[in-house]
Amino acid sequence: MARTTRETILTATAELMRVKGFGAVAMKDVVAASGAPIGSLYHHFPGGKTQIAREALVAAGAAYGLLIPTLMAPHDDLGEGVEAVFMQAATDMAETGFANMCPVGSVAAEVADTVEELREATAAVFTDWVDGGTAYFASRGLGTTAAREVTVAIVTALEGAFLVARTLRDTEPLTTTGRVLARGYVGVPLAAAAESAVPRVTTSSA
Amino acid sequence: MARTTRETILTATAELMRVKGFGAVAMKDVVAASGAPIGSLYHHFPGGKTQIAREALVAAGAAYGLLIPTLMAPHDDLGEGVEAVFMQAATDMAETGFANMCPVGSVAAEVADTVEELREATAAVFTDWVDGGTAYFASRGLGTTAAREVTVAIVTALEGAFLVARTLRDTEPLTTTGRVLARGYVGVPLAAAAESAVPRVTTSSA
DNA sequence: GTCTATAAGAGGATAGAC
DNA sequence: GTCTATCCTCTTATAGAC
Repeated sequence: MARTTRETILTATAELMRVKGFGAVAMKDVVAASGAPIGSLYHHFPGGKTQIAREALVAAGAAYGLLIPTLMAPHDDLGEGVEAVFMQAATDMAETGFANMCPVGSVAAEVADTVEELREATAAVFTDWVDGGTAYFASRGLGTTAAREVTVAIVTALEGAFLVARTLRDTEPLTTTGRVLARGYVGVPLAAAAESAVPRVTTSSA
Repeated sequence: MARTTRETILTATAELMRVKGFGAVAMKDVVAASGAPIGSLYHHFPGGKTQIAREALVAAGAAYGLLIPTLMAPHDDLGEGVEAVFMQAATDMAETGFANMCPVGSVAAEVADTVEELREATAAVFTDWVDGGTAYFASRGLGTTAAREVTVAIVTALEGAFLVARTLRDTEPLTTTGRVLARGYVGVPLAAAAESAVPRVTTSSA
């Protein structure tokens, strides 16, 4: 894979963005990682760094969209399947030393309010993931509304759990989120709210 | 609030990071936003940009930790409370034009594999949120394990839903994730997996 | 403790030979 | 289509007067 110069540049950039995000990747890094000289980068991608990032995100996003259907396939209970998806994510993350798995989520967080072209690209990837998951769950008998809802929840919760797990270097956020998302908490009673239970603000007047 | 020069610098930096993240905020921006000259920044924070960001994140994180207990207080059913938290988040986000709400999550995504000092700072904030939420739910009658699990799930799902909502400029990820998280999906049956339902990879050979 | 001027380097992008 | 040399801007950080 990655035969042409173009493809080599894109896969090298996706890999760099997976680790360092968008802003922290320099064109110099792409030159070093891809082996292509700087002139070739601008020859193939006249839009510069932003265009390279955009195309790399779209290609990486398409590959990751297959993951949820693949992991759900062996299960015939939605709750079990959801939990299995998060468990697999936890295992993968621990095995790779809590490195980032996919560049889309972290780059999305970085560019949502700053680089409109890349916000649109990451938005398109999220939309494709939701549409693909919705079609998959619908094919397995869920109504369109339910299929879409569960897909949205899996995508958002997975992105958030990845972020917290990566930050804490701990799989608990993934395993726990998967379990809670599968089970839900409707009908669990809470005692009357106690004022004293609200934690105090720790002001940093150091 | 923010009387001293130190505090002015920290609040200005937190506000800048909320919008632009860490890397895209230049010291020049902090100078402009805080009114303090560059020399004062390095006088009060010898550790430079990273130290300023670290202290700003800790201070901002402490304030946001109060949000979950505050929003949960009126509810005596856990599922209802969870849904209310996400609904409130959706309302706030729409009212502010889908701007980022809190700098912690987006900066965490940016620095987790690159700036160890800030990874530790964001990890400490997440840990405080979970500990605070666990104590709160325990005070409302949940067992310690259940209290911790539901807090972890709320924090991770909320961060992920914020990210996707901000990227799509749409509240659906927040409202839907809240609803699904509250309800859960255990026991929902799935039909046999159909191979054809797996979406194809869209290669960007444009 | 406040502020200005400047150093030293890294950033993205381009021109133009081959 | 490949590759090198270079431009100009912007970055963080420091020195040192006040």
